[in-house]
Amino acid sequence: MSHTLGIRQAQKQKTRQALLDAALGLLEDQSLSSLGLREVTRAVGVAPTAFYRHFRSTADLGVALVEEALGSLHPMIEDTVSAAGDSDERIARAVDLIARHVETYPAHVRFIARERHGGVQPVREAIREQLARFAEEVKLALAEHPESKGWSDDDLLMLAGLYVDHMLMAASAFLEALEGSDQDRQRVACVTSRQMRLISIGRHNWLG
Amino acid sequence: MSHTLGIRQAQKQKTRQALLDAALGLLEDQSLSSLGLREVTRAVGVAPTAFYRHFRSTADLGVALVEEALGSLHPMIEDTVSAAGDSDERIARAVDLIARHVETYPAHVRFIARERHGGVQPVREAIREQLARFAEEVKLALAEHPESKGWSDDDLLMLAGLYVDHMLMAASAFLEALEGSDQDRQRVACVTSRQMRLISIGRHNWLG
DNA sequence: CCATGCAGTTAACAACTGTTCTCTGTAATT
DNA sequence: AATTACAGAGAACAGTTGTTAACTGCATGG
Repeated sequence: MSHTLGIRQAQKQKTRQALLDAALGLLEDQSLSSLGLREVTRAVGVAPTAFYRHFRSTADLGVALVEEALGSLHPMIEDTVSAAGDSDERIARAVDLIARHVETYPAHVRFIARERHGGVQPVREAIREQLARFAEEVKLALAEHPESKGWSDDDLLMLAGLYVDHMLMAASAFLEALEGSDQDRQRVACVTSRQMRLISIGRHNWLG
Repeated sequence: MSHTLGIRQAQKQKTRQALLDAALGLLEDQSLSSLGLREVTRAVGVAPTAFYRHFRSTADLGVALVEEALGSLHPMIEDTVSAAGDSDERIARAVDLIARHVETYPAHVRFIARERHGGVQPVREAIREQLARFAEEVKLALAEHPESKGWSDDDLLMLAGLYVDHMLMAASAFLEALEGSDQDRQRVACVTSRQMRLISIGRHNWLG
């Protein structure tokens, strides 16, 4: 039960991570379905056959990338939607968090936006599953709000889905604006905030 | 000024269309960035070199597909959003139109959803441009509504963008449900309707 | 301390890719 | 009727791809 990985396993995970990183880099201007196994190993500097020690195929690598890109995002989602303050404060906080995340992990965001409807079925399914988990978590957090009095579980999930979809839209918009001017990014933030505010207003008047 | 194309030009456009159709079929389970020129010509039954008579590259073909998939959609958008009736009627009509369109042109819808954030820059740009035109048209139609009294041009465009994005989301959801049961499709229709209603409610209380 | 396991290497395979050049048949032009 | 333009065919190019097999070196467990 040694929790310190042996030299052997450590080296393995290191090259595995190198393969993931290289793939993420190469996916900046192509889709996963055109990513070649040799292309990845060449970028890392290992033999093509070494790839099979870590992944069955590039699709398999894609699924692993989904985990890496979305798996660590749950706590952030959680405390964004369940934060204190009124709606406008929460929206401002959420938009800022999204913008910051896109700046920090642009390749991850690009990968998810690109492969969500991409040409590799297992990867699409993995993303769909993770986003469904997000929606479920957002639903639970929303249920804690006093504004959710009288809302059915189904309606809450519908609203949560709307939020999740829009979060991704906003992330993609920020990504497009990443290579633009500061003004571009600020305009995206402004539009996104107003759109979320409109949804929020719709929420408050849902059963009014 | 003969408006009847000569035999020569007619034959050319016929093979051109065959290339486009074959490509659209092949793109059912891959992305444009992995679509090979030879793959397309093989599916049509012409020599690989014939491809160059019609397109510079597969990216160029992709741009042509964007025109085909979105270019003919403007009138439908127009009369959906500017139709008579109250909000709920308009929403029901819009959702039904989207569902019907996805059933009629599933490959087109899949292509747009896939390549909107795909790996081929010129195609992404072409889609972005068309969607921006949609948003502008929706904005103009919304401005005609009496509910838009007091709305700024900027806010109307923000709302129009929200509608367009959500229309695409809905189309993609319908597409996923296409191979599912009737019940799946009906559930997508139901959720989409409620989400659009929520946005509509947000609209009516925007400056309240 | 030795035997085993296994990450990574090397070499080779048939198949595939985009692109260039040359050629052919025929519709369109003069 | 003769000439031109041009869609498409055919062959060849160097380079790429995924996958298999047999190998090497070294960390690990007995």
